[in-house]
Amino acid sequence: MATASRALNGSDRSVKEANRARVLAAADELGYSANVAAQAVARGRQRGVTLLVKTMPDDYANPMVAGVVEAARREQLPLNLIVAGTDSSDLVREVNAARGQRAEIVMTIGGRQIGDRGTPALVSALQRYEAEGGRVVLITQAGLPFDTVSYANSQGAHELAQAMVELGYKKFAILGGYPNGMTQRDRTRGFLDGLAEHNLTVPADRIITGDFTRSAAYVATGDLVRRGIEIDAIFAVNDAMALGALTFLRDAGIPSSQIAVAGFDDIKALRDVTPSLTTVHLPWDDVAAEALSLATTARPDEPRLSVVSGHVVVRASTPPRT
Amino acid sequence: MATASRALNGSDRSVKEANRARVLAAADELGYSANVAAQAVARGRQRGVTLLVKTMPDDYANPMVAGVVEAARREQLPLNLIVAGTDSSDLVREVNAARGQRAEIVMTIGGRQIGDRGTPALVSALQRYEAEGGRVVLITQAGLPFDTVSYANSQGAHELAQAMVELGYKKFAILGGYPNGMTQRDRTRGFLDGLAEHNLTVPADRIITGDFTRSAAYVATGDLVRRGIEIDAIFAVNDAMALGALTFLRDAGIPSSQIAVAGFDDIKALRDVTPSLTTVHLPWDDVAAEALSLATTARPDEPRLSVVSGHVVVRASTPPRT
DNA sequence: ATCCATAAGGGAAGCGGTTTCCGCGGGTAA
DNA sequence: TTACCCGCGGAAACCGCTTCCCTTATGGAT
Repeated sequence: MATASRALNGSDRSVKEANRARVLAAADELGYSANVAAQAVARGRQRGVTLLVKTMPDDYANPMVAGVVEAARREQLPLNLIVAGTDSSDLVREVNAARGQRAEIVMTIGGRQIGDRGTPALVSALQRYEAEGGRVVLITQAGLPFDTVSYANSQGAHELAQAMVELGYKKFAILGGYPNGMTQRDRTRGFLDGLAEHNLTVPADRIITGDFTRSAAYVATGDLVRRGIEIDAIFAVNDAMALGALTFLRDAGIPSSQIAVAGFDDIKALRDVTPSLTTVHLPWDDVAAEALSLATTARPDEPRLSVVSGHVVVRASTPPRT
Repeated sequence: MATASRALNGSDRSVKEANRARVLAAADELGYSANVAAQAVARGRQRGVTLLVKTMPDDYANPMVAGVVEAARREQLPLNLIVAGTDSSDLVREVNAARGQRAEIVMTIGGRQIGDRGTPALVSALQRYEAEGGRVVLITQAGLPFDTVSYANSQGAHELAQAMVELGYKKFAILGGYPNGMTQRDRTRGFLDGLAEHNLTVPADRIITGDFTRSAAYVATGDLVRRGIEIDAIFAVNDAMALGALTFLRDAGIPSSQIAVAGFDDIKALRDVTPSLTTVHLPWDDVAAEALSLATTARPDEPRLSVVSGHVVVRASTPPRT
């Protein structure tokens, strides 16, 4: 048995070639496939990365997830995608499950909420997992004591604001997503800061918070228009919401020259909409690759933070304002 | 240990309430979380469904995947998404891995290729897995000896063809996807059959096969137009391709009144494009729910086949032809 | 010819659980 | 009282591997 075990997987002990061949032949003949669970028990660890996401979209793909999947493929790391649920307690549950699985690497994607009461529980679950030898990498906002890759939300939004002001826009509304979402808040703030540099502000009643979805944005834009609020541009904190806004405006027959729309993320689907959407491009594949590289290098004493920055892409949805 | 084990998970043996409470309290204090791998070894089976997909899209979400994820959540079944790769040998590898995992249910999404040399290997891997007590459900074309849910590709395309003829279209091109893909072939055939009932045909040079992607469709449509082929409508075998075609036509300034486009699937993202796309709606959530229900009911002697049918949705991309 | 390092095989002890089986105590029926 | 059954705790076997450790064989250096 010992020899067979050594022959069938990369052990550091060598097996005489003849025996290895015999083992392999027998395994093949018997259709043997290792019981991974038993391996995990014996080894005390399950190879691969467990990717925890909150939801599985049914409309637009999440480019980060796609990026991580692809990066893991390249590294030949088994990838195990778990859709946890939106609550932070769901996340805790899944982290514990991963701990029970003795997973090698746990990676989470998804923003945190400000003042989420579940955060301490999540942190301690992750710390416990780490204490038992796991590696954790967060793709989200900085601030938790783990290796993190995040992206320049506030800077990107800031630059977008600049760009839009230069295009001649003055009266903005903001579709801000969940009021407590950190990503949304950073983007909103960055945008407001960018405007502030040009002495522009956005009245509170034009900063709409709520659901973080395309449909919610559609409805919210409708409200905005119906309330007769005078605006010349809408900034949505992500592309999915921007598309919702765009579609509402189109359905209502309002052209971009009257109300422009800009988003954030530069998801692939933007290629297929009209007008093409102005947005902040983020290099999602880099984010994913960076996350994996953090995960596969030795853990440093201090948690590392890697920030990936984006850049503004001006397209047809924000024509120059004459 | 025995008592603890019985207290911590649903065993059929009862534990005195006082002891159960003590066990739970201790577990809580110690931050105990069961080693799932060890459980899998001891029980000989790992609860939950392993969902095998070929790829993870980075543009439009796969509604089937979203549906299965959601359905599994509802059933409280742990769901484990594995992105295998496009080759059928990749699928075999992952089936064997699932076998090694002693996974309870394996579900695969994704079309088969006609005459794929890997199919026998896949079938035997799945059979072996089933022989060891696993349940397999395929979401794909019928024809393999396993419980299968498939959707009415050919019927839907047939009806779409009817509808388009009624709208006044006569000269079609077809973006047919992979030449050997069964889904694509069924849809193409169904469409041609529908046309045939009205004595219409599509010359071979207007049935374009190739990549199954949005980008490939964009390029292919360009070729079609450049070759100066006279058509009044394009049928793409899925929505992603249809969107590629649509976007090309828009970029080229060709309106729907000149060349119409129809797709297949009715993915959510269609809401956000202009013109809105005519397509065949498929109830993806039903497909997913059906698959899960096949998986969780006792296995019958004969493999079951459940066919979900769709219906045509006419939208702006195929205006009535005057 | 002797010694020692090294390669390689194999027995057996885990890994962390589950489950069978045995035994004990107490309640119920005769 | 006595016999029997049932509920429940705990010892130990077992799940399918990995790996430690012991042993033997081999070959080069002295």
